[in-house]
Amino acid sequence: MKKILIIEDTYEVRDNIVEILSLSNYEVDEAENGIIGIEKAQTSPPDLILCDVMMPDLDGFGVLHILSKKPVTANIPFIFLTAKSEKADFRKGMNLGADDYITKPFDPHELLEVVEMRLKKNERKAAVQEKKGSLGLINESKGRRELQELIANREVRTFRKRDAIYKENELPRQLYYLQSGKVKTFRTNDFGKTYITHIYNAGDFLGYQALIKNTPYHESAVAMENCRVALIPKKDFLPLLANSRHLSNQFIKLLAQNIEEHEEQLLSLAYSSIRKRVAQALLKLNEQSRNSGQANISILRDDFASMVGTAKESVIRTLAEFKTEGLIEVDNGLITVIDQDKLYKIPC
Amino acid sequence: MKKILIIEDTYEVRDNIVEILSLSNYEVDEAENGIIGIEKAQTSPPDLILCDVMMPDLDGFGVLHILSKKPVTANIPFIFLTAKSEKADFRKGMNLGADDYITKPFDPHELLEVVEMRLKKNERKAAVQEKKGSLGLINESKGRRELQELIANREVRTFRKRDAIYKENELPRQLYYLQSGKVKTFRTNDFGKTYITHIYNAGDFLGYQALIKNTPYHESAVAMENCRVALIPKKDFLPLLANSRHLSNQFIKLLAQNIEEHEEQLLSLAYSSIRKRVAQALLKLNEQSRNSGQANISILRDDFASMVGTAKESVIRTLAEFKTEGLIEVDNGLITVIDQDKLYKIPC
DNA sequence: GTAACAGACTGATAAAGGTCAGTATGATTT
DNA sequence: AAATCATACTGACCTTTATCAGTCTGTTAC
Repeated sequence: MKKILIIEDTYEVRDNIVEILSLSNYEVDEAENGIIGIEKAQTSPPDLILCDVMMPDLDGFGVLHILSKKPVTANIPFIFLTAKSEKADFRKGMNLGADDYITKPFDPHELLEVVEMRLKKNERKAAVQEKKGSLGLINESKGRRELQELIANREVRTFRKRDAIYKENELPRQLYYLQSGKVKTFRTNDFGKTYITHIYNAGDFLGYQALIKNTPYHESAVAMENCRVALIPKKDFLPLLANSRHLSNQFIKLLAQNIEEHEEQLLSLAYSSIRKRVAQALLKLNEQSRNSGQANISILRDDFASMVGTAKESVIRTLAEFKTEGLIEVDNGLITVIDQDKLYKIPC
Repeated sequence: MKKILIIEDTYEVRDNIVEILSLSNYEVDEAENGIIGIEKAQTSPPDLILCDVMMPDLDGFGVLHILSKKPVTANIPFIFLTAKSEKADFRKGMNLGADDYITKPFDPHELLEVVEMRLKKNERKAAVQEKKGSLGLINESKGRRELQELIANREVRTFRKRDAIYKENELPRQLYYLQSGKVKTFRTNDFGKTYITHIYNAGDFLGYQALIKNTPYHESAVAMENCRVALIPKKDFLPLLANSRHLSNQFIKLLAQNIEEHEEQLLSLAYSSIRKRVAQALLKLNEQSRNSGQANISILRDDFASMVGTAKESVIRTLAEFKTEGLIEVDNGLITVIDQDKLYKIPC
């Protein structure tokens, strides 16, 4: 039974669609806004998503943009619902990678046809990729399905701000899938200084590195805000990783991406001024905030310093500079990026 | 037909063994010292290695130590030949991971029996691992065989010191396997400063990262000395990687190891003094030199600085300090580490 | 309602290390 | 054989940034 997620803020429309799809024997999940939609998609990924374009706070484009960045949700067929058949909207959506477009009002028949077609097409796509078997293009649909099965029906644990999820030197017992919230992983040197190696957001996996190498953690993971985390036991994950080409390809890509990012950081840490590094960190944090539907950046100055690899005071001073230069605004500790472009262009 | 590599410096013994094994229908390869033995093992990996313990320059323990560090040669059954049945030698060899021990003189029968037994045992091991299928313990023998097949009979190209193997922004066309020599990969920032992300030695693969992600190189690779490099075309590597669990597991481990190292570097780059970073780099370089059978470190000060992420002058000054403190010796640019322990313990 | 605390921020100071300019020496080219 | 170049190394100077000490403000605990 295929599961379909509907993201739509007006109750009537949503209810109407639910009825149509339920009658046709689909399992239906609903969300009344973009943020909840993303959360539901990441917590229990559907086979297809129907999403309204115009919504308050986070619109449909934002939802698509965010979901297409996480491996678990990246390849779910995505169909936009739109009130008027605006050509510009249509293009924008399709360019973002939407699979189809339905204009309201629609008749039930039309809706069902489009949904069925997209589901079928996605299956065909998986079958074709199955044959091809070249990495990179390989079988993302099938890999995605395996990822989805991996995270389905797991024990979910909640962590509160500042709770440790795992600690350095512990042995890994499970893979973690972050359903909501924010987690930092960091290393500590002999003198107690800390460097944040990663900030994870909803939809990310964490702890796979030690699990794969079967060694103790070399880093600690701590919740930066309240989190919901699905636990995937080692004994479920490792055999699947070893036996599934699709899953291992997904993780190979994840690892390669990590290396890429770390090498970039190394270069920057070696030769960029603090000004530059703070600017880069701001851009990264801003991106991550927007990807969680937040307009401004909320981070402890201590954590910021550990990301940049410097002293807290230096970060604060640099932020003050940026503020007077009009690149950012700071309100009660919350940072809002004003001039992305200038931040990006900071030299040295 | 199984291939056996004999590493033994006295001609008579070597010739004797070659004859015995050839008559029993083994393909035999021979090396008259440790260095050549390593090179041959890495260039065309055998199914089993017979290695003398006492040899000039690089003894049998050294050979085993080095070969067990590279994925291609790590799981080849390794048998020591020793003149006297010294108990201490026996223990040392077995602790290093040798599979068996033969004391000279031996009779042909004994030799053949041991060789056959080890070959059989290794096949059984592969079969057992095949069933188990858990990552980490999985099927290293089979993965190794696939690695060996991957590098067998490839076009080999030679690069001279300072030749570029690939450059930033080029599209990857093949995987490189370094048969001999030393290669650095580095990134360059907008202001022309360079950070060395990796130094590769004989037995290492390079360029897999961009290949896996199917993106242009983000780094350049340049020969640090004359090199022999086997080329594995993309079209051979990628499908195999996508389809072989064993191979992809090998590369997953390689990638995870890389991340581990880079995160360590990030922490150090962020908070360690140049003194500390230079000391760490020295230890790393020393390790790599010893793994190639060289007693001292040969590296351009510019390259050293790019490894440490600092100015050349600062590196030189720090080296001068270490010299006066008796931690290293410098002779005509060549660095010899004297006091590993003190270097390791340098604070901050 | 007050005490204790955590977090953001500021000022003064010192040290680390980058930059520039230059010397010495051995290798390579002409 | 002279000229050019590459590389290792030194000295003087100045910028960046770490450190320490302290203020201010909002939050939490009792």
